[in-house]
Amino acid sequence: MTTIKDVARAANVSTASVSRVLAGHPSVSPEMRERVLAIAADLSFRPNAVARSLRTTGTRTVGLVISDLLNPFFTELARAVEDTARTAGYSVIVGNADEDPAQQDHYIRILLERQVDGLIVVPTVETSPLLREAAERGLHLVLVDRPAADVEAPIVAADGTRALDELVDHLVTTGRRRLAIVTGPDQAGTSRERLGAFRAAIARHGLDLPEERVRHGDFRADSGYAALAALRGADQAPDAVLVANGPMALGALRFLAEQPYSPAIVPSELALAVFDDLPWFSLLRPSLTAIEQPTARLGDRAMRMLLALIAGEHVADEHIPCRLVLRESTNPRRTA
Amino acid sequence: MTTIKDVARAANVSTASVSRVLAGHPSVSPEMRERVLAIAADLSFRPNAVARSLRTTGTRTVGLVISDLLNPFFTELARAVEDTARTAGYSVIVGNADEDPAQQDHYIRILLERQVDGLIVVPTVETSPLLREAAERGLHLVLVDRPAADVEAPIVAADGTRALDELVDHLVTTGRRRLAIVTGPDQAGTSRERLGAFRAAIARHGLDLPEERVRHGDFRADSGYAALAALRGADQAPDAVLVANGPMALGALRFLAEQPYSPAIVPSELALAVFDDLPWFSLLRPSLTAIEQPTARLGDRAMRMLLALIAGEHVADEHIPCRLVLRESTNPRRTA
DNA sequence: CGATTCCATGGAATCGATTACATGAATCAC
DNA sequence: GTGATTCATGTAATCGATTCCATGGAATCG
Repeated sequence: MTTIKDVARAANVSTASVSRVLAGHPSVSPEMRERVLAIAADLSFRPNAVARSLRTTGTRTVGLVISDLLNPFFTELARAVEDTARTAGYSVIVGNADEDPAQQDHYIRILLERQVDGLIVVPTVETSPLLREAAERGLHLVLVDRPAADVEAPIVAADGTRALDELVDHLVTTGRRRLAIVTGPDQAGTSRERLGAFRAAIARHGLDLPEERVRHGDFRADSGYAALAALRGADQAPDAVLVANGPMALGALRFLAEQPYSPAIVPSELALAVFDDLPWFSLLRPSLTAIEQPTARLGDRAMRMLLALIAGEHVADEHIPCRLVLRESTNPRRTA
Repeated sequence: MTTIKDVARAANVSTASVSRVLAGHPSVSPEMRERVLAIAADLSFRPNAVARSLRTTGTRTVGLVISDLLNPFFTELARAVEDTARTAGYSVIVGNADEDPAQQDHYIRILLERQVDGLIVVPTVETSPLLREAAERGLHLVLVDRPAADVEAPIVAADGTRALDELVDHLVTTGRRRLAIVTGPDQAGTSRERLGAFRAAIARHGLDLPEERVRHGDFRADSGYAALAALRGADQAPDAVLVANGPMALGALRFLAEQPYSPAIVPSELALAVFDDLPWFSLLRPSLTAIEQPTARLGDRAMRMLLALIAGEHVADEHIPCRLVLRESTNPRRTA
């Protein structure tokens, strides 16, 4: 590796001058600039970012800790974060916590040691101690999608209340009465919020949401399968189900696909809707009603918020509304 | 931030001793170890990885440059790389090149400056100059999925030849005669290989693959849509199509879904198969025949290969076979 | 024209860790 | 008991950049 010293020696100038030329400092003579640049190019010199970071404290790197890299929602989020980061001259180190607080802690530790300039975290269900500590120690931190208990940090999240209201309105006015939900773990912030909004919307129609029609999964596909099996097997099977995320919806659909005469179940016996829209939902028969989240915007806003924090500005929480996309899976039943 | 100096001062010892204790060096007295550890914990000291890396040259970080983060295939790959990396004590910086050689270059530059210990790259269609240069300069480099022109580096890729043979056999023996392919850009290594294998398999049955039944997309959804539209609109429309990756398949399916009486087209008029299997393919009606790639294994092997390179070992290319998964979309037509 | 300001440049300190080398004490062998 | 060896610890150099300060020459001013 050629260093700034090599360039300095070859150009017969001091390292200070080379550094100034490369940094675009105003007070360098044209000949100096030219000579140094020529030689740097000649030796194909690449500045060592590690050394630079040590001196300047600032790595132009942010960390992104995500709870499940295989969920397309988070992938899209990551992509948006990454895009905005690049535009601003930052790199992103991605950690996949896999819904495990211990792994989340592992990444937060690593990222702190790497001196990242800030952190964007989609917290796992249980808050990890290190996350709390990091927040208290003044690390620039932005939460996305889910709040974390006892962590003081701005958050960017989707707001599904309105879309949920619309969905419930639609279901009830088209004759559905026994609404059910497959949601995430009880402790998860998103679960609680979505469940609360869903329940409130139902109550507004004078209906209720009994416990046996609330199923808690773990946000993974298999738990969606199990939850739908349980709901369908119950005495008073629901006539409409909302599944709280994409992977669990995949599981639920698998269960339905295995049933005999499955095409008939949805939407006639059962209306189906999913919180989160995926590109292939419209290709299914019946196509799937979904609540579309502003995923890319979430990522973009989170990164911008982090940049603002790094710049020392003050930021406020942000909630971006979701949009209901009605498709065939919530069509009125044939037999009214 | 508390540094090793702070710990040393508080413990009344030298920084060298602190470093030795923390590194688990054998020759430190038990009291010393105990005292230093206690004080380090007390001040909640975290080593500065940037400083360490500067001294030791070695960042325990590898770069992963991927051509399209939104393609689930690459996401799964990334996840596998990341998993294996973490187990080995490495972090991964991910860059999304978005099929753009300029962006790929951007990331390679950044990653080199960050002094990554090695690089895993899914090359974009055109080779970028920096990639070639990096390889020549002795950077530890592993390619995945696609070869890159003029770049000397070991590669881990899926081998679809056998699965393609089986697919073509199946298509021809069930009466299909006018086979077609929607593949990637002409320059892309994967495209060429898959196209070659497909063509060879067809030739073995005494059939041919004329140019008008070879459509080149850009690996994105929209190009799949356009390609299928073109194929269907041709004079001699094909009776079987292979789409070379997931996103283009999504586009193709969108086109088909828009056609009147679309359920009838596949598989009776047209057999459809996709290179790459996605979880939702089995939920479609008709369900989609696919060639399943050993995605997670590819990522795992690539990372292990990189670790071997870093350790100074010698490595050889690796080709892992794919598996054909027959589903309804390639069923024999009703009317023989 | 002498004093002052400005500017280009170089010398050397610095960031926070690791580590080669030095040192002095303790242990060991004969 | 004396020289050799081992061991715990400290001193200081080092990694590669940035940046404060000093310096000398040129430009500017009254």
